[in-house]
Amino acid sequence: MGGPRFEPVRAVRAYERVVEQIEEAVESGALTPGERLPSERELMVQFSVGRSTVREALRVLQARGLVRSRPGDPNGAEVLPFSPVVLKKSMTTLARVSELSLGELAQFRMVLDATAVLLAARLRTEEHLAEMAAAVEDMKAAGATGFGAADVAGFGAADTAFHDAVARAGGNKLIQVCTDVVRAVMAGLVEDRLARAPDREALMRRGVAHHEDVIAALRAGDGPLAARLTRQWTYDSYAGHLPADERAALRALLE
Amino acid sequence: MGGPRFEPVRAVRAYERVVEQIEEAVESGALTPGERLPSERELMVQFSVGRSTVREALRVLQARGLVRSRPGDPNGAEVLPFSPVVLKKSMTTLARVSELSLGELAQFRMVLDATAVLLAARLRTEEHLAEMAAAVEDMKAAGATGFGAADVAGFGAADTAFHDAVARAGGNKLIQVCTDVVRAVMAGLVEDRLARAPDREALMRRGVAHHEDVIAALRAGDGPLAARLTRQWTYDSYAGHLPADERAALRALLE
DNA sequence: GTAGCCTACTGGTCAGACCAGTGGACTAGC
DNA sequence: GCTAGTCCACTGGTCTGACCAGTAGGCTAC
Repeated sequence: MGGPRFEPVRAVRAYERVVEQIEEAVESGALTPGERLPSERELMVQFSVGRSTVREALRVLQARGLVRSRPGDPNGAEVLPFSPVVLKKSMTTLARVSELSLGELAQFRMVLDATAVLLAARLRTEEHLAEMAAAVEDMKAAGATGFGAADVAGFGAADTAFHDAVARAGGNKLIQVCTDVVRAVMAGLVEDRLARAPDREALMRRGVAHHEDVIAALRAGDGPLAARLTRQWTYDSYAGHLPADERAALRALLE
Repeated sequence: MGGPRFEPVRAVRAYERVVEQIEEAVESGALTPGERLPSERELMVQFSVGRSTVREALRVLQARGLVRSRPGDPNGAEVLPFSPVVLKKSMTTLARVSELSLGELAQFRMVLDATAVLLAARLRTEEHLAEMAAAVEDMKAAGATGFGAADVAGFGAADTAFHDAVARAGGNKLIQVCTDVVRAVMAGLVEDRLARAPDREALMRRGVAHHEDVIAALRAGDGPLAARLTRQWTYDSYAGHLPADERAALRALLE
C-alpha cells in the first residue's frame, strides 16, 4: 500500500451521461417497453445539452437495442423490449473476427441443445409438446412440396420453431437465446452447402424422424434419452463438415 | 406465389451506410486492430456527408466495440481488437430486463464449464497446466493473507484466471467468452453474499482443493472425471442460494 | 360522411463555429 | 549535442441554427 491510489481521470463525455441516465431508467423499469421518450428537442432542454449530443446518445442506445426512433413520428423514440439481436450481432462479430470455427459452434450448440431438452423433459407442458408437434408438421409440409430453395428455407424455419419451443419448455432463457443465436450463425455458414446437397431429401426425412423421436422421449419424460438423441443428431449433422481433429473433439462430447 | 414479392422500402439512413462500409472493412480484415481511421473531417469528405453523420456512425461503431476515439488524438479513431465487453454488456442487459434467475445462469455455467474441462482434458498442454497451477497458488495466497474484502476479490480474480486457462486449453473461444461473461454476471449477483458469508474461509479452502482435483484429473487426461468434479462444484457453490425448484433442475444436470 | 389538404410537429442532415486537449516541430538554453 | 520549453496545427467534443422529408391529426370542402 504505497500512499493513495490515484485513478486515471477519465473525461466523461456529455452524451455518455445522457446514455447512462436513460439506460438506467429503462433497465430499472422506470421506462417500460412501448413508452416514448420525449422528442430530441425536448430532451436537449431537459439535459441542457445540444441536439447533437442528444442524438449521439440516442444512437448509442439504439445500437444497444434499447430504443428505436422513426423520422416523422410525432412522439419521441420508442423504448423497446429486450431482443437478442444485439447479442446475435456481437456473437456474429465474434464469429467473424475471432474466426470461430464451425467445430466450436457445433460443440457449443450440441451441449446447450442437449441441456435444453434435458430440462424440457422435466418441465414440458402439453402446450409445449403441441407446439413441437406443429413444427414437425411444418417440416413435413416443407419436405412434401418439393426440395427447392424455398422449401429448404421453410424447413429451416420450422426447425428453428421446434428448437425454440424446446428451449422455452426448458425454462432457461439464456440457453434459449444463445442456441437461437448460434443456430442462426451456423445456418449462415452452411446454408448453401445444405441447399445444394444432393441427398437433402433424405436428410430432411431423417430430420423429421429425429425430431419425432425427441418429442416421444420428452412426452415420456426421458430426459437422458432425449439429450442423447439430440447430441447424436448434432454430431451426425455436422461431423461431415468438420476436419478430423474437430470431429474427434465433437465426438468426445457425445459421451 | 402471387406475383412479385414487394419488400417494404426501408429508409436507409446516411450514417448507416457509413457504419456498414467501415464495419465491412474491419470485419473483412481490410482494417486491422491498431490501425487508424482518417479523421472525422477527412471521413466527411470521403463519404461526402456532414460531420454529424460521420460522428453518429462512429458512435455506433464505438458502441459495437469496433473502434475507439480519443479527443486530441492527431490520428483518427483506432480500430480495436475484438473484446467481449459488448457481449458482456448485452448479456448483462438480458439478465437485468429479462430477469434471468441465478438458477438459469448456474445451469448455463455448469454445462459450459463442464464442457470446457472435458475438452481441456484432451487438448491441455504443460503450459496450460502450469497456468492453472499458478492460479491455484494465487488463490492459496489470497486465502493465506486473510479473509477481508480485498482477499475475497483476489481469490475471485485467481479463480477467474484458473477458469480462463481451462477454457483456453479446451480450445473453444465461444465457450471461453460465454463462461467468462456469465461468471462476471453471477459474481455481480452474489459477491456481497459471498464476502459476508461467515464460513467463507472454509469455502475458499474447499475451492482450492476442488481446483487441485480438477488439475489432477486434467493431467491424467480423465475428462469425464474432471467434468463431474466441475459440475458438482458448481452445484455445491450455488445450490444453497437457489429456491427448491431451481435447485432440483440444477441437480438434474449433474447426471 | 368522407376525401383531401394544412399544419405543427418529428427525426435526419448539413454547415459553421468554438473549445480543450494532443503531439510533433521548433527554438532557446545548457 | 542534448534537453526543456514553447508554439502551432490538428484532433475530437459540443453547440447553434438551419433546412428537408416524413408523419399524424385536425380542418375544410365537397
